[in-house]
This record gives sequence, structure tokens and C-alpha cells, in this order.
Amino acid sequence: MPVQLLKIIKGESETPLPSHLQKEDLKHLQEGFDHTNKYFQGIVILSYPLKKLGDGTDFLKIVLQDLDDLCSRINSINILIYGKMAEDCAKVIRHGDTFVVAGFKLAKSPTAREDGRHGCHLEVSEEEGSAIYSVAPKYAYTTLNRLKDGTVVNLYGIVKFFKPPYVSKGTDYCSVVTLVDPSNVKLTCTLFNGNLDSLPKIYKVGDIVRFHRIKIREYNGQMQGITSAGFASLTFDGTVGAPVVPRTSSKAYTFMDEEQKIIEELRVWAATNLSVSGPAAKLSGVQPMLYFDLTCQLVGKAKVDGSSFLLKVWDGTRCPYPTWKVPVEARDLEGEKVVLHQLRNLTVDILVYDNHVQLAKSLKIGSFLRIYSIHTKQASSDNEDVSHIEFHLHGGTCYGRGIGVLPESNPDVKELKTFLESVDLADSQNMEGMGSLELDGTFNSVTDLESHLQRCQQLSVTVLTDHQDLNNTKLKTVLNSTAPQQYRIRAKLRTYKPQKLYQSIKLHCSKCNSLTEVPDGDDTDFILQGSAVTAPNPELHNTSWYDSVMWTTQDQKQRKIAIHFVKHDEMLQQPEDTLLMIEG
DNA sequence: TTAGGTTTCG
Repeated sequence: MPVQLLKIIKGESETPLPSHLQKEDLKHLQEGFDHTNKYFQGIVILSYPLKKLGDGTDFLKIVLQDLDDLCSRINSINILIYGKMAEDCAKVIRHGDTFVVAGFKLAKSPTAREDGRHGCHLEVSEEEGSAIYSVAPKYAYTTLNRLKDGTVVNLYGIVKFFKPPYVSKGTDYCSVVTLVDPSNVKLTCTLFNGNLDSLPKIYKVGDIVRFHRIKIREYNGQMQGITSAGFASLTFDGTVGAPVVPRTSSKAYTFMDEEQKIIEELRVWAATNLSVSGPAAKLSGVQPMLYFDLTCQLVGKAKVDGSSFLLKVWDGTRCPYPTWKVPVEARDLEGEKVVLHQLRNLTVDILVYDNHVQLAKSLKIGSFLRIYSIHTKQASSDNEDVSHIEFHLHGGTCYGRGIGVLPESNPDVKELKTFLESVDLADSQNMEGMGSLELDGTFNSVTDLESHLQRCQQLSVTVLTDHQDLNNTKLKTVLNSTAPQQYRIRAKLRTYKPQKLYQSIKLHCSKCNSLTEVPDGDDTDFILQGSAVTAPNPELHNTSWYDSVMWTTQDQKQRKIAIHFVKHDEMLQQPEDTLLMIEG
């Protein structure tokens, strides 16, 4: 007979126990009786920690109480479980569970005198051909509009907002989840667990969760959910028509036709009543200055400094802007060198900070990630004329900022994998042949470049009146020709130098003939700061073209400040028309 | 205990 380990059955009325089994009362469990086709049912009132016996066998002792015989002086019995069955049982057992034990061996209990329980105990193991069934309690679910302070409830909800699990400042991982249900009430739950796997596996807004044993408390005038002992969750894809497969870390859970129906109904309600379009984007669709969620594959990672960490990722598309490359030591970069090189034009560098560093470090190369609320920032460095895009995952968890690892079974991952396999790597590598075009960072792929060229060759409304004798030549031809040549081109302006107007003119020193940049705002600040530390020179006061006044500040620094009122035709103007010069 | 939704030091 195949051993059935902890099969979950729902409610006594529909108990699908083998038909040859008959229920046995506690008082009939006596030596000398035939118990071959009998089972005993009771409630778990005690369970001891799992132990290993001298010969290495797992051993678990639990105590079951007979609910039908509560009035008897002796209404509980020790159950001794051996081997794999003990191990399996220990994983799922919970105080208050109803267990059914069949195929047991009955023996005298050596501890009956001390523990006051039944004179015999039941021994069960796979070898004995035993079976243990856990009878699922009938769960009641509370809608979000009926939650009461101080209760522990079971509930369903559609994820409206979530923070993927992150390392809290205490000892646990934390995940914050806001749910909504057809009662149109919102509930924000703060979930803690030392085991990352025990928190709900939520991947996107719109997922549906079932929480068991969540504690309800009032906080700031609103109901709040918080993990309580025995908290368990199931998470489902919220898409109408998707398979109803729960994501969970529980070894045993109840999930029957009724639950399936609830999920399907919630999906339909959400589809008609909620908008769940998140800020997801592909790298090809990013814009500067936005926050977005990226589903991608990890290609490389490297430590940068104490508070930041680099992730190199790709999603098979190409970012339409020049992207930032974070400088790191080659020896610090983890990842397949060949792959990193092959994908160098398709990967982007994401710098993650502070609390995300620990999680980022633990990520495995090749894994699929969803990085939530990445910030794209436009910036240019001193030696670049063209600005680039930087990707930051700032510290903190506002707006659900964080990193989630997606399993290969996730539908979005399956789609991404198929797409990544279809990407022609030769195309992205050919980009290097584009020379200066590539350096300007303007084209993203050969296809992109060609479509740009086609658009550039289209007739425009601007009519050029000069050089009519020359035909238009493609940029490609120009680039492949030897200088000097004369061409006429029609092209779209993608970038220009200098980027800033003040870079168009230079300061010239007539003595040494040197040329320097006109200082920009920051440099001017610096120069002015320098002069602020020198006190005004009294000899330069009250000249023919200005009147000066000077005073000393009252603060500790006792700074000397001079104001020069500039005259016009040796006359002072009306105050509102006067040009002032300030020193100090 | 932790966090308790509402974007940034880089």
C-alpha cells in the first residue's frame, strides 16, 4: 500500500479516506484488539521538537486529543512518528490541527503514569505502512471592510502597491503590501520574516494574495495588517485566464475548487475596477528623468564602494541614449567575461545604493530580476560634450523601490528569455564599425541607423539655395571616403558642439597668448568665494566714478563689506537706477 | 524589533 504522507483532506463530511478504514474511539484503543482497518482522529495539543535517534532515524512525538471524548479523565494519547514521516510531519504541524492516524502499531506507553495520558501509544512509520492525514480546517475569510482591531483573520486581496522584501533594520526581511478587495477598502500590511521565502512572492501590482492568520491592528486611525505567528500566504497571477497556480513557501496548504473560484472572481473584478498598468519599460523605451520597473537578466556585478554596488543587466533592447558606464576595477567585476564582452553594447549599468547593496551582492549572475523604480538621470561629465543617461536605484524603499528575483517559471521571464534568444548579437557588435557615429552615441542598432537614414533622406520643407549642383550623398559613403572631398549631405541633426553657449567663446590672454574657457556658474562661484575672504581695499574707495560706503558685520566673523554706488557723468543716480558693486 | 507606501547624497 503506498504511504500517504500528510495528505490534506477537507472537512469530515467529505473525508476521502479509504473506505475500508473505520474510526476508532480513544477508549477502544486497547491491546489485544485488531486495529488493522481503524483510524484515530484527534486535535494536536502538543508537539515536541524533531529529534534524531541513536541510529540516525528521525523521531517526532505529538499528542492528540479526542474531541468526541472530552469528558473522560483520559482524553489524549501520545503518537510516536519515525523516519521520513516524522520529518514531513514536523514541517507542517501546527497546534490545533486535526490529524488522522491510520495503519498504526499500538504499544504500552511507558510514560502513562507521569503524563496522565492513554495507557498505550501509537507508533507510525512508512515501514509500518502507516498514513497520517491532516484535516484542513474550514477557513473563513474576512472582507477588508469588516476588519476589527486586535483580531487575527484570513483574507484575500488584490495587490495595489508593494515593496519587494528588503532587509529591515531589525533582524528580519520586511515587505509592505497594500491590498484592495471588492468592498473597495484598502489595507496596508507590514510583513516580517527572517526567511525571505516565507514572505509573499509578489511580482507585480495586480497579483492576488491569500493571507492566513494576519493580525489586524489600528494605526493612525486606519486598520493595518501585520504578520502574526503562523502567518502563511499564497500569491496568484492576477491576469484573467492565467493558470491558477499558487506561489508559496508553505509545505502544505489547502487549495480547493472554492479557492480557485474566489481567485477567478477577484481577477474579473480587478480587470473591470482597477487600473494596474505599472511603470514598466524596456531599455529601448526609457526617457531621462523618470522612474520605471525593469525586467531584465543579470550579466555582471561589481562592488563600487561601501554604499553602492553595480549591476550590469540587459533586456535585449537598446537604450536610445548614450548610457553611463560605471568605472570599476576589472578584478571586481563578476560575470562571464565572454558574455560581458558580447553584450557590451546592450547592457546598462545600474548603480544601487545603501540598503539595496546587501541584496544586490547576493544575486546570481544569469538570474532574472525585476528592479523596481529605477531612476534615469541625464548627466554629462567634464570630458564629454554629449550628455548620457545614468541608472540609479536610490537608497530607501519609497514607491516600492527595490530588487526582486523572478523565477524561470514567471510568464514575463519566459517571454523575456524567448526574446533574448532571438536577439542578433552580431548586429549589436557591428555597431563598433560605425566609428564616430557610435562615439556620438546616436544610433542604437543597424536597423535603427538605417531607419534614421531613410528619414533623413526624405524631402524636408527647408530649401537650401546653395550648392545645388551637388547631389546628396549618404553619410556612410562620406565616412568611407578619403579626404579631401566635397559633398552635399542631407542629414538629421542629432547632436552638436559646443553644447553650451558659453563654450563658443574663449578668454584670450594677450600677454601669454593662452586661451581658456569662460568660467561657468560653478567656477564663478568659486572665484567670488575667493575674493570674499579678502577685505575691501580702502584705497580704492570714493573715486571719480563711484561713491563708497563700508561697514563691519555684527557676527563673529566681523567681515568688512563695501558698497560702491556707480556715478553717471560724475553724478549719483536715483537709487533704483544705480549700478552697485559689492565687495567683501 | 523591524515599518507603518508617496522617488534622489550618489
